[in-house]
Amino acid sequence: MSIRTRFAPSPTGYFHIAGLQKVLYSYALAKKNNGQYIVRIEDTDRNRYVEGTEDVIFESHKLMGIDIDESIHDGGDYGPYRQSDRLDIYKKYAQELVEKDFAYYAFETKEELDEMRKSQMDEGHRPRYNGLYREYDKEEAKKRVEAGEEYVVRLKVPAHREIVVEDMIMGQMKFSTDDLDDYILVKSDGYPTYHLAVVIDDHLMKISHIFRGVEWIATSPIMKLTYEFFGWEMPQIGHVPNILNPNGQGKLSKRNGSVALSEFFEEGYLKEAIINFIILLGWSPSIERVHGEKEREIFSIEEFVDLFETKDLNKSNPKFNREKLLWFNKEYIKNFDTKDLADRLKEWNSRYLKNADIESDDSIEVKLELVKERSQTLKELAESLEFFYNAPNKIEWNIKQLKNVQKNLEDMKAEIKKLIESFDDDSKDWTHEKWEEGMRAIGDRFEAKHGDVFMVLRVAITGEPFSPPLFESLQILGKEEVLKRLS
RNA sequence: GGCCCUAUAGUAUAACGGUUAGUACGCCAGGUUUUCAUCCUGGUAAUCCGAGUUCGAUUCUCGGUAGGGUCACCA
Repeated sequence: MSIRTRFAPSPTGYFHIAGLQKVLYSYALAKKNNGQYIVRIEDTDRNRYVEGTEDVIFESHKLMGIDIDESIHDGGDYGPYRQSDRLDIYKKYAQELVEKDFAYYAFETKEELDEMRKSQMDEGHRPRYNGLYREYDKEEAKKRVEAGEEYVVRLKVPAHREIVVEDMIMGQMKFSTDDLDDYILVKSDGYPTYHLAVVIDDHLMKISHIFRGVEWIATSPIMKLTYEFFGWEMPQIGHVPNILNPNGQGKLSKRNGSVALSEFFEEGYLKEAIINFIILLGWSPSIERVHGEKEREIFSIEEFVDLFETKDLNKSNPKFNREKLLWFNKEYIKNFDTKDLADRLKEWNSRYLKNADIESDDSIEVKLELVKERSQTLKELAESLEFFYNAPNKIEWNIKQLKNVQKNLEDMKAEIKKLIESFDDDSKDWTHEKWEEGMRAIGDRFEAKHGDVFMVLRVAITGEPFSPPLFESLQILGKEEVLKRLS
């Protein structure tokens, strides 16, 4: 039997980075086994539906470089891949459950249920469905339904039964049906709830393995029961731990910085770094480790797919560590082939920054060579390139790095200018030796350290007390521009 | 509160029941470097608590404690 996994998001807004983890695990399991990875749109809640956000899901996959085998856009033999297009299917199967007496029609209104819960809580009990229509006459119920009365369909959960769920990640979990309510399967608006739709869809789409968040654990016995009632084999299921806020308080949320994938892209993170970071938050590959030696932690998505095993997934909830993500990003930027990095930067620039200088720069690679080791994100990369294109507009000279040469500032600048004027017009012919010699001489003349002389030059050129290697930067800028900035 | 899950440095994690409890991020210090960064070296810091099983427990069992999840006509 072939491995088929799926990601089943609701189009309710942005793409949460925690969702990416499920995508990656699902994708890896399928691809490792030459199976299919499917995306199904779960839009049965019309209240939460947000127009246009289906696109976000596919856009995110594209930006992450993850190919989808079957979906509303990619075709496939088991469609439709959007739940709102499958309503008649759910209706048919819901009826089947009612006829087999595994489910029943119920007619209480939301208000009545609220009232019931309230009085139960007032008496100190846990709110629970009272089973009012559980044993209601079937023919009578049918009549009311046919008469057009509003109804819901509820699952008839058997009493006193132990339900055992075998979880790929959590292992064996046991539940009692006595802790379960008669869950609603079909809402009064005719739409199925998640509990009905997932089971039908996963079965019909021949899904073999499911990854979903741990928040679903409590309802996993409902899923098990529903499969049993239909007489279908339940797919393997794995509940993946929630990524928590850095302080460990609750699920990763907006209040603690970016969570939307789009924000990470905008901030200049590379897809490789994001993937690498996310997969390691809860997964640790079975690879050979030598005591005391560095362990491998840089993995491409291909290597991840190759190494992925569900047994290596962790059970506890990790906290989101932004410093480590940043470190991964820095590593990738530093080690990227300069040509590829140039492509990435230009792509990013055209998407977010829209800086015309970067856009039109045909010799950006030489510059990147100088700055790529000192940037953590594409955004920083772009910023550190800025001085190549534009002279600093306002320079702060009164800084601690220049405190030893404050009184001679103007004279030193004039001397440096003279030195450069003596150089070849073509900056390609400038040499380190000439620079060293000339700058040292100036330092001696003013009884300053030659490092201070360089600092004067650096600040004049870049406006900052730090910069990429100076000689190379000056060569790129050219004689004319350098002299201009010293004036 | 009921039910379910989890528990190794600040964080992410490694460790056939036997290791000086490893690695990375972070942090600190030193070295290289004209600056910043890179790079190199060193340091800091952990088995939640209590019983039990065992010659021996981070590892197995039980009980606490703490954290997470869930108790909707939301997914």
